[in-house]
Amino acid sequence: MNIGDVADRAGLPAKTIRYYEEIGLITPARAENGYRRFSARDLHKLAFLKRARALGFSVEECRHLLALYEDQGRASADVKALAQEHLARIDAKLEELAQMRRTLAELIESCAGDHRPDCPILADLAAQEATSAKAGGR
Amino acid sequence: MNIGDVADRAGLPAKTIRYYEEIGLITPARAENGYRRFSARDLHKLAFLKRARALGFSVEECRHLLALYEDQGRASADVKALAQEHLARIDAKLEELAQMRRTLAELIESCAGDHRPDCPILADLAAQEATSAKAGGR
DNA sequence: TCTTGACCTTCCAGTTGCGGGAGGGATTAT
DNA sequence: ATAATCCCTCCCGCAACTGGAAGGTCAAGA
Repeated sequence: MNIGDVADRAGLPAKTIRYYEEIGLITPARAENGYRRFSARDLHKLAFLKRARALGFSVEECRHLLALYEDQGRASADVKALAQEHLARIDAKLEELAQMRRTLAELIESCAGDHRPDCPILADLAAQEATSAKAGGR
Repeated sequence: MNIGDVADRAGLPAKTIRYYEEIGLITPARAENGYRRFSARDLHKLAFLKRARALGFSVEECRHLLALYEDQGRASADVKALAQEHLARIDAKLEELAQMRRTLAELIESCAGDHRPDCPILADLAAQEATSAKAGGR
C-alpha cells in the first residue's frame, strides 16, 4: 500500500505518517521508485498510534506503548502505570480548566454586555492585587 | 523601572516581558544605555496580561482585551462576547478531556497490572475497528 | 505519443508561547 | 580594580504537526 491508502485506512493525514516515520515510530519499506510501501503491520501500528493519540498520550508515551505492545514478555503493570500517570495529568488539566471555567463564568454573568463601557470582566483583569514578591523599587 | 523590577512586581519572567514587547503588546521606553524603562502603566498592562493569560485567553485575545481595556468608548458587550467565546472553547476542551478520562479510567480498571503480559489497555488501543473511509486498495 | 492529473518524494518554514544559553555591554558593590 | 549582577540582542529548541514549493512517477484519455 502507498501512503495515500494507509492514510485513508488509518484515518491519519499523509503528513503525519511521514512525520511518524521521521521520528522512528514506524519504518515502512521502500519501493524501487522511492515510494513508501506499507505492510499490514505498519497500518496496524498507525491505527494503534491514532487511538493512543486520541486518548491524549504524548507521542513519546505512544512510542513507549508501542514498544510494550510489541514486547510479548511485557508486564501489564508497566502499561497500567503509564496509563495511570497519564490519567493523573488529565485530572490535573481538568481541574485547572474547571477553575478557569468557574472564574470566567462568574465574570461573564456579572457583565451587562450592553453598549456601556463599564465591564466587571475588564475590571477584574485590571485588579492589581498587591501580591508582588519583592518590595521597594529602584 | 528596569525589567527585573517589573518582572518581580508583575510576576512574569523577564523573557516573557521581552517577548510581549516583541509582539507589540507593550512598548516600554528606552533609557540612554538601551535598557527598557517601564512606566507604571506598562506594569499595569503586564499585570493585566498575566491575569488574562491565567484565565486561559490566548495572547491574541489578550491583545484584543487590552485594546478594549484602553478604549474608553468600548461596549461591555464586546468584552462579554470575547469571554463567552473563550468559555465555549474551555467547555469543549473540558468535554474532550472528560471523555478521555472516562475511557482511560475504564481501561485502567480492567487491567490487572501484574507481571502477566495480557493487557486490556493495549488490546483496546490495537482494536482495529473497520471504520476506514475508502474501500479497495491498490 | 503527448499530456493531464493524481499520486508520490524531499526540504523548508510556520504555528504557540515562551525558555535556554551564547556573547557582550552597563552598573553596582567590595 | 574587579567581581557580581544586572541588562542587551540573537538564535535555537520544544510538541506535533501543517502548508507549500519544487520536482519525480504513474495510469489514463485524446
